[in-house]
Amino acid sequence: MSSSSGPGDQSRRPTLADVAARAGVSPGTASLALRGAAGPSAASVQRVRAAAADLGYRADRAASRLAARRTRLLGVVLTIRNTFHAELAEALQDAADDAGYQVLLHPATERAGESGAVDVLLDSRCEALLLLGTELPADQLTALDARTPVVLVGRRAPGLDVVRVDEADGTELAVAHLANLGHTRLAHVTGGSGEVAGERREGFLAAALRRGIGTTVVDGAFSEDAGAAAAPAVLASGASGVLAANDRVALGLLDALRRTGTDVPGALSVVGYDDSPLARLGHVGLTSVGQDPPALAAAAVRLAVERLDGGREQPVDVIVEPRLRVRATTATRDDEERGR
Amino acid sequence: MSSSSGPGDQSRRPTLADVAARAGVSPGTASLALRGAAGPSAASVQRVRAAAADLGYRADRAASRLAARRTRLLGVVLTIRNTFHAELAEALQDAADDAGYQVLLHPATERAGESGAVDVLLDSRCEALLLLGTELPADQLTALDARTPVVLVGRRAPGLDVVRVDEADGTELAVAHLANLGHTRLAHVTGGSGEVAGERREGFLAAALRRGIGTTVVDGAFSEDAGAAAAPAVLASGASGVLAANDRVALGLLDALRRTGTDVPGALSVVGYDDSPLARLGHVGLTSVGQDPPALAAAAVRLAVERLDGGREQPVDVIVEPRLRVRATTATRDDEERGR
DNA sequence: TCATCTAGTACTCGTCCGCGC
DNA sequence: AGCGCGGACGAGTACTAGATG
Repeated sequence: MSSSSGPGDQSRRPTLADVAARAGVSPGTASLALRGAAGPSAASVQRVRAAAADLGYRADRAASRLAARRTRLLGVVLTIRNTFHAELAEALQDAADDAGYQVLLHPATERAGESGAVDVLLDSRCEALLLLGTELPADQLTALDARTPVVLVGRRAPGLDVVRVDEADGTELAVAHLANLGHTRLAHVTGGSGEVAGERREGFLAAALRRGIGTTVVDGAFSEDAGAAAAPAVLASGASGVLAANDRVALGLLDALRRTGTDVPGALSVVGYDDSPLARLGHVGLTSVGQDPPALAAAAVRLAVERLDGGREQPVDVIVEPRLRVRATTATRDDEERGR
Repeated sequence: MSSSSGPGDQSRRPTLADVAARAGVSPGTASLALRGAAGPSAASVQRVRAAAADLGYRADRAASRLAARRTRLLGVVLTIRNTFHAELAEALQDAADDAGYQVLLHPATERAGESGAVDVLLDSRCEALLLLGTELPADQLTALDARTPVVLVGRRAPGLDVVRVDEADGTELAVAHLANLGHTRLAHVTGGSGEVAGERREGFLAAALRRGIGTTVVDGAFSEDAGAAAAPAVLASGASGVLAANDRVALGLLDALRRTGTDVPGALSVVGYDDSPLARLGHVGLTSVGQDPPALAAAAVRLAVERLDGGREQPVDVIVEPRLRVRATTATRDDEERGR
């Protein structure tokens, strides 16, 4: 371990002034040279760069932002245990980087909640806030947006910038996939009576109707148990393909089907929803409708930057296309009549 | 949306000077009052607080840290998709808060890697670095530690502060649990030939030996498929309890057992390892040995603070006790002879 | 005279410190 | 001693004026 002389041990950290002195230029020139900005001659840039390298100099980001009078910081509030948020966060990092911004992540914790995270981000002078799946009340969001641009990801709110995936597009994708595989009778296990579950059910029915596909809807809930409980009804429906309201429902369903000896995907194709890590498990290999984190992230950053640099005032609602991850639980319909 | 006048819209953001002027005190006094530091009279504190509230003033964290000559920032590098890291991060936030520090999270992304994250954290003048499951080479870690205190979580490196869970303790916990349930013959499905897998195997054997419990070791790998492949050997061993090398192995094993109609936990108790979200799935309910994120986080923060504020120089290796999450896959041994 | 380059100063926003009352 | 003020300071960036060719 080092024998440092105290917390931070900044006593010996080189500053811009040290670099400038060593290169024989003024701090202002050194600053420009290190940032690659126009002004300094090639010779100066050379000497400054060399001096910085010799000293191991790295600019203090906080000081830079303070002096620059803007931070180019995008604050992101996320539920960090949520793997979808995690993927989004990673994609946001890249998207922000491409736009010349940096991301500041702050999890909504049990203790401080979402508003605690927002406070930290605001106190860090983030120029915009990207809220992932926020549960903050609409009036708070509106008030927030009046001070600092807010972009919502995965949740709607009137008058605010939103990036999301349309449920109708997702169910359409799933039904189209099953239809292309030759299935002419489909079942849907719902996720209950909530808003999202309702949109998925309606989307499923509409997509099937457009194709003249016969449907059976089995009421359920967003849980494995509900999926398992729905198995008999699904089997009795005569459908050769099922869309589950989400991956958990699909997993419960698969589990129950396995117990009854139903061949998946031979006798029955199963599609999940959310493309959660569960779907990707080797022994599961669930075909699932998922969101597209890089696309969502790119759109979210774009909206924020438009407001910051482009001066846009009107809220925008961006709908990103979902994507279907085809894995092992779907296959072409067996030509044989399913005998059971 | 707001009709702000530009990026950041800092034109109208109140500063400490505004608060001080409104309260009729100097900025220095206002600063002390807002921080609750000793000095100002009760009356001054009142007026300053009121002025700050009126103006909606919130201190600029970056400016505060710059002026304070220390940041009290702990940098955390994590793999954000890793749910275990996510839990740790959340626990670290709380632990740091309790110690009067703030956490700055930065994911190791595909693009910039771990060292990119370290650079950002260092440029933000973090006073210590907490690396979760780092894969950085030992010499880089040592070099880093010479400038800024480094605490490793979940990975050992000579000469550095480390916080981790001992594999022997974890396997002991699992075997003790099964022994207490009356099991006298146990099987272990290994995770292959790696270091961690080896430690778990040895730990299992030692714990069983101490209790005079008969053992069977089935070679495997850290995958669902390996778990499924091990099922026949486990059944043939006559064991009434199994410890899988990790949850994925346990899941594959459970899957295969279900197909053979083996009753879990009636005929066979199964214990996993890692207490991953998989284990917690409703329809799985896997008993599993897990790490204790809050305990690891508390220890990691403690080590960092000891070096920063306590001046500790010698590296410390902290071993945190694992915890066993008992769920639905373990039960007392059936008194009947298992007939099959 | 006009680019090009550079130095110098003002400024960002708080905190620390010495000094007076 | 308790309280409060003014100013230096931290590490950079922006801007202006001037020097150079």
